Amino acid sequence: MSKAKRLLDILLFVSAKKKFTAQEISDEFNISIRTVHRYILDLSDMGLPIYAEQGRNGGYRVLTSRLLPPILFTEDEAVSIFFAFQSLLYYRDLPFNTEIKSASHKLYSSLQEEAKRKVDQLQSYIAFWNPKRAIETPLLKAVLEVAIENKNLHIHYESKSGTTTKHIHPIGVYAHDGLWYMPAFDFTKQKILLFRVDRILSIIESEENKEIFVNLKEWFSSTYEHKQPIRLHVLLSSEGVRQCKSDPNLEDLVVIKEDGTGNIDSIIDKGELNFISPLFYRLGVHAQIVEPKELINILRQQAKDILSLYQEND
Amino acid sequence: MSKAKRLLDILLFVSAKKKFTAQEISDEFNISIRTVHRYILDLSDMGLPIYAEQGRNGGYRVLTSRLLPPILFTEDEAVSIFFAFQSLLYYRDLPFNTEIKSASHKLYSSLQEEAKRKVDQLQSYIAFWNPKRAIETPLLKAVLEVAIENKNLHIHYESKSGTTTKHIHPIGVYAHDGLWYMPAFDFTKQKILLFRVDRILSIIESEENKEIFVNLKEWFSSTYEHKQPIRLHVLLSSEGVRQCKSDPNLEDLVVIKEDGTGNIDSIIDKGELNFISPLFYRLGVHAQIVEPKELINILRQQAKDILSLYQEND
DNA sequence: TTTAATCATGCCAGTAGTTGTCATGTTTTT
DNA sequence: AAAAACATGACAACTACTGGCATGATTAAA
Repeated sequence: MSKAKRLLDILLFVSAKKKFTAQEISDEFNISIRTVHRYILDLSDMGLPIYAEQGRNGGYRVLTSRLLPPILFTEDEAVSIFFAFQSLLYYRDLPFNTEIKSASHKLYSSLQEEAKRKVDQLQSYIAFWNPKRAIETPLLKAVLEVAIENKNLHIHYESKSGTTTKHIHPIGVYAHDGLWYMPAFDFTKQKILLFRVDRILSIIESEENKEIFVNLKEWFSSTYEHKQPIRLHVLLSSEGVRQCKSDPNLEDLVVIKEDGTGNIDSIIDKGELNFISPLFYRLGVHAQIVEPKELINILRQQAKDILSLYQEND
Repeated sequence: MSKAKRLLDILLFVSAKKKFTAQEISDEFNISIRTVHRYILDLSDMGLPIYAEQGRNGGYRVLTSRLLPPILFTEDEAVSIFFAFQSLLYYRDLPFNTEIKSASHKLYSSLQEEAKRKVDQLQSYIAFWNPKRAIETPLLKAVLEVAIENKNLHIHYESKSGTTTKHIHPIGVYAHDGLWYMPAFDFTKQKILLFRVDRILSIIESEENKEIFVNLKEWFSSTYEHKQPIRLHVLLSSEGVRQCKSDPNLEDLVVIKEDGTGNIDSIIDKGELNFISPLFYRLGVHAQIVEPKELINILRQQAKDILSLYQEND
């Protein structure tokens, strides 16, 4: 076997093992101890952060976490990785910030000048715009780790009504519109609630969980099932059509007529009403709601509140 | 110089050159032609897609695009790259889809079983939720490339008023809320307009541009300057405070008093009024607008429209 | 058709690199 | 003091690499 291949095998072996003696490597790979010492010198020259502890019970230690075998990326693949990193730039906190930085640095420094310029250019021609939050989410990584380890948590949480303590089992973590959310099973209320990770003040890890809960994907799909189906029937002007087409909740429901106007006639969940009512408020005369009455009442009540609030300012 | 290092140099040299003869390499690196042939055999064995063209004017050709020197990633760095890729999953179209897939595959296949499980787990515990659009954006990559090459474009665009033809210079491309947008200088209107990339029906590349326009970052910041400053003064209940704190446009403006209530008193751009009015509509009695009158009028007018639209349904 | 420019492959001897063994030190723990 | 580990040097045996030469095959140009 060639020296290069053997060195690679040893590199992977020792970076996984972290602590070892020359004798162990000698036995594992059937090479003399003298050669092991020579090899370790080579690895160290190649940049592997390895150091020796002298004396009895001594040995070698490797500092980095486990290494992958060397990978040959094409320039385009490297650019695509930078592109992906770019999409994360607009989050204030991320679970893998330090790793992203070091991976980024390794990639960038092995690019040729020309490719470096390409990457720099990419970053000035493309952006992932998110409202960049000033809100800190310091517990994000901790919470994600607990979720992956399937453990339960006691948290201090800042809710509408003040600070409360909760005993929960996290389902997962997701980002939406620049904020991090965590659906979790609340043992007191015996159901899954949605928490904002930045509002978690402190966590105490508790016991590991034996029960099996839904995972994040299942939770997503179940959340979007219709629990209280209700008929939504709306007539739209052509401007109303255009705006509804830009709304993720409604775009698939709009039926367009030949003259450009359109309508929505579909079954939606009652819980969505509060979510879509601001849109119909904004649309005003461009959307004539036929059903449900509940939605009309929400709009009317809100309109009355506004008018009474501002009538004396006239 | 060791064989491994020389092979690596040659690998980088030929993957950049794409077509070459054994003689060229022999001259470049001062090695015999016989050895060049042996080296190329080695590179081919290592998986480099290289093939020979026989006969006079023949030579070697390399198929992949330019390669980077081999990179040693730690397991955590690899995980962070997968994490970044995860954040792109919710876009229907991306400029680097094929490269992302191949990079992903290279990384995944060199992970150990344990790390593979970790990556799989990560994907079931974390998500970047975006309204997953059904809207195709087939011209995204083409448009981005034109922007990077600093060229002008003629486009067919589907706007409010129907299909139009425009002569533009793209500034850049950005994603927001699952859709792709392109600010571009419109030569007819002599100003920068914002286009939705999915509404571009076709493009014709035209001449390269000599003039220098703003870049994407500059455009972003200039767009958020105050062009028509106006005073926004609002009194908030504690619930009003809570909700404003969740709005990216307002969170930094809210001043909280000791009793939990608060207020906003700040200078904003007049153009933002239409954007923030739905929030104050939703807040209803939790937000008492003191200034500007324009905002109050928007709210009152809208409320009246709604009431008159639905009064007969009572 | 011939010739020149290529790749492809085998052989061999000389050179360069790698390995194992032995020897000698040093450091640290028992 | 002994044992267990790293550290390093010398040297001979072994292995791998290299260049040169020869031969063949394929293709394009003269």
